[in-house]
Amino acid sequence: MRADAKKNYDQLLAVARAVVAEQGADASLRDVARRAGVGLGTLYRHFPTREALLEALLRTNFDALAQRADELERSDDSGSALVTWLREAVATTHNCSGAIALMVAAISDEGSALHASCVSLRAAGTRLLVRAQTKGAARSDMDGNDLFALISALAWLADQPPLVPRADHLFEIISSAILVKV
Amino acid sequence: MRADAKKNYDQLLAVARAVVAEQGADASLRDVARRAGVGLGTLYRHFPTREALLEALLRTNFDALAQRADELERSDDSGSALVTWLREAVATTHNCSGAIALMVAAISDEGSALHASCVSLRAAGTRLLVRAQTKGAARSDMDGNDLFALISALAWLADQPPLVPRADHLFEIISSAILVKV
DNA sequence: ACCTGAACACCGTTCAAGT
DNA sequence: ACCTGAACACCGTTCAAGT
Repeated sequence: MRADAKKNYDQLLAVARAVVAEQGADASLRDVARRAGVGLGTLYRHFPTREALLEALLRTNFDALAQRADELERSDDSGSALVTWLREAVATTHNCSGAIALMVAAISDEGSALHASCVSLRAAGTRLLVRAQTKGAARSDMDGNDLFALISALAWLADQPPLVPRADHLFEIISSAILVKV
Repeated sequence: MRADAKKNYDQLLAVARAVVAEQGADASLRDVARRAGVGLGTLYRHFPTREALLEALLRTNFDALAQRADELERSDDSGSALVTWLREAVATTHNCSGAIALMVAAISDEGSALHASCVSLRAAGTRLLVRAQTKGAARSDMDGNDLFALISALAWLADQPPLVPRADHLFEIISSAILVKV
């Protein structure tokens, strides 16, 4: 990558991080380019889709979550390891307001720039879920897809301003459903 | 209302019902006016906000849900009455794709045209929940707001195409959390 | 009273023209 | 190679002008 191109790329990413934190995942891309002092076409070549931009912004977080799952997989209590990871996954996913709907769409769209991240998120959760199920700590009638769906539902809830005060409590209710054996 | 005004109103409502069913709650209002053969300003005067239009479209459904709660309140099994109503509430709310986020926003916004409908939905659910709690069929650590949030989460899940096949199963998981006693 | 549609200020996306 | 910004086709919302 040419030096000027790299500079634009970095600048776009930094500005996008701020704008998305401010306005959510559906922020104006025009606004991002404007604030970055870059032509609109430049943004589109570096990030051909909104998903590509979000993927670049969120990759670090996804990687951290996968690594966190590895650590937690070695803990004694498989049930609370699962719930702990779940809580962190919801928090991470929630941190970019509005991104969760795109992520859900991406899991069944191999062409999406977010696809790989979603698959690895689901895989990390599946590992912890299966272990908890094997040890009898989690209900046996669900799989990684269900877990991914419940994470997305909780992240969505935490994204709705009127529900924010109840988000923790709703997490308790739903996670209790996972831990209860069938 | 003048006869021509009433005709426009009815025509707008009929077209909006079709367009919203097709494109979801964020459908183009311009498109609605166009297809209704009516000026854009006419749509805006009859329905000053998107919420007002949706409210007109959904009022019947909300009324039916409230009435259904009355019926179910007289059934023997307070727990399954609650779950049955919950299932119907999710289905009703889901039927207008994308409306659920607006409804959640409306519950804490008295100025919204959807506010009253949301409050009555919550009230209907609360009646069934409290009865089930009194009889020991539902967990005691939640209230009508939590129930409303869970309905909205389930409706949101059912709105995401990749999750549709799992929607029923996710309903079972979450409703089991409500019925389990604490 | 009621209706219309132009006007304004925004989008996302593409692509010819520049350096 | 890379960048720019005009161009196109859309929005939501308002409001002067018409009947």
